[in-house]
Order: sequence, then structure tokens, then C-alpha cells
Amino acid sequence: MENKRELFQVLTRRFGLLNKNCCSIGAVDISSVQSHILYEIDKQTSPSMQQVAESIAMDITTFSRQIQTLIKMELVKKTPSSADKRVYILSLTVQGKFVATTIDESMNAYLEEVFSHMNEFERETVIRSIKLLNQAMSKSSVCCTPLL
Amino acid sequence: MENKRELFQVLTRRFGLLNKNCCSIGAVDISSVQSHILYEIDKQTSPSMQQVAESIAMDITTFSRQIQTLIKMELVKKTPSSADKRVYILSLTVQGKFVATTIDESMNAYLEEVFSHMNEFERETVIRSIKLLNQAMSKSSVCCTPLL
DNA sequence: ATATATTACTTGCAAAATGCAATTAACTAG
DNA sequence: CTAGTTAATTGCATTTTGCAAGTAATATAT
Repeated sequence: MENKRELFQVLTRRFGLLNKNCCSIGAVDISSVQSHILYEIDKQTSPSMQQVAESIAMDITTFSRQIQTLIKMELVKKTPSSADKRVYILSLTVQGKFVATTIDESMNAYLEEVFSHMNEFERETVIRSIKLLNQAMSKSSVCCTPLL
Repeated sequence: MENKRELFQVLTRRFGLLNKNCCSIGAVDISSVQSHILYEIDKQTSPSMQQVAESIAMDITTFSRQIQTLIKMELVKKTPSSADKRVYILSLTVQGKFVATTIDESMNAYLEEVFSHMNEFERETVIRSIKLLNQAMSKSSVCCTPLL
């Protein structure tokens, strides 16, 4: 029986580091958190502030301020919802979309490079395993219930 | 070809969240970063400040201050090295060891719970996959070179 | 319909975390 | 012995964080 935590600790630390490193696109300097926010806005369809904040398990007040920053950077747009005047719909600006896409591409490029150190069989096994893990985690009751 | 980044994004976010949640042991309140520090000190043998800071890819000045905090909390001890008087050897106090062990146990308990949603074959496949991934990442040239 | 409670989001702090530049002390090399 | 490194600390100044409190809009109850 190996120490599972050790395996995960190393894996996630590496991935977190990657997230940190690859977030400077030209003149635009993006923090790791901001990259996560851009990612989620891009992924969801017309999300409200709450929705995005919740999906990355971030305090709403901190989130609100991060959004203000991203708006100043002209990466994010906040549109008042017509259905409910309390809520704001978040979306990426053209530049924001560009930044998000660029980050996504370099992340995937990195991952491709990582996977290039494996053979085809290993590649498929690993991908399937990560999916399995994600499924198992979402079934779990212990943690992460507010997440995703 | 699926989006690999998506899979990893979800996985690591969940794991990061877990790290955040499970870091309050009784009266002691530990931040996620501090938990990483305790983990590394526990894992390495008589490490210096530099060594630990580097292994978690943390700025040495921030690290220095975190260590000061952890010493005030009586979780970490700093012993001057006899070989080189510039360096300090880090170690856990009894209480620090206890906290580190408790965190480790609850992380592993959580992971056991996650793995309980799989059958034996899946479990082994997933574990092997994570190992493969870690190996591949350490071989990679793109990122994470300072790490581990 | 109108008073009450909820909800979505924003601000006011005050604490914590971060990182660059500069400093101190100790070691190493010429 | 002097000059150059290295390990670690401190001085800022900025950024991030999160609780408490506030505002405005919607939902619920009487």
C-alpha cells in the first residue's frame, strides 16, 4: 500500500506551478487565480458572478474585487441581467478570450509534451484514470461538495 | 482527442480545495501553504531553509516569514547547522509532527474514500497512472524544472 | 399590497501573503 | 587578505484575503 497523498501532492504541486508559470501573455500579466477565473467564464455560458465564484470555491467578496481588476485590464465584461437586476452576467472581452485561449493552448502544449514521454497505451490509460478519479471525487461525500 | 487541460484543471482544483479544508486540527489553524511546508519538512531529512523553499517553489523571503510564523506556533524548530553557520536546519516539533501526521491521515482517509468508489482493478490502474504522470512530468523540459 | 426576509453584489476595514531590493553574516576562491 | 558567493533576514509597497456591514432588487408571507 503506497502513500496516495504523496503521489497527489507532487502531481498537484507540479500542475499548480505550471499554472503559475504560463500566465504571462505578452504584456498582460495574469495571476494563477485570475487564470482560473478566465477559464471558468469561458467555459460556462453566461454565468453570473455567484456561479463562477462558486465553481472555483472562492469567497464572493474577493471574487468581486478580482473581477474589478480584470475589468480594468479589459479582459472581462460585466453585463446587468435583464431578468434579475441584482445579477451581473460575466463574459470575456475579445482580448480576454484571446488571453484565455493562449493560456489554454500553452497548458495543453505542455501536457502534450508530458504525454509524449509515454507510449500510446500509457497515454490512454492515464487519461482514462484521470476521468475515473474525477468521477470518484465528485461522488465523494467527504470534500469538495460545493465544487463543480 | 479530449481536452487534457480540462481534466487536470478539475482534478487539481478539487485536490487544492481538499488541502484547504482539512487543515484545521483542533485549535491549530493551518493555511494550505503552511501545510505544504510541514509536509516537506517532515519528508526531507534535516533540510535547510533553501531546500524546503525550493522544493515547494516558494520565494525564499516569503518562506522565511512563514517559518517565523510556524515557529511562533511551535510547530517548527530551526537549528543552526554546525557545518555551515549560515544555514538553519528545519525540523518539526512534537506538536508539529502531530499536526503533520493528522493532516496526512485525513488526506489519506479522504483519498481512500475516493478510491472506494472504484473496483480493485480501477484503483490499481489509477495509482499506476499517477505514478506514470509524475515520472513523465519530471522528464519534461517545459516546466517545473526547479521542482522536486 | 405591504411588510419581511432573501439574494446578488459591493465596500470598509484589518490581517495575511507576496516579492523585489537591500542588508547581515558566513563561507569560498584567487 | 580581499573579493565574490551564498543563506537567511528585514524593509517596504503591493496584492490578496475574508468577515462584517451595506445597498439594491427580488421573493415570500401576512
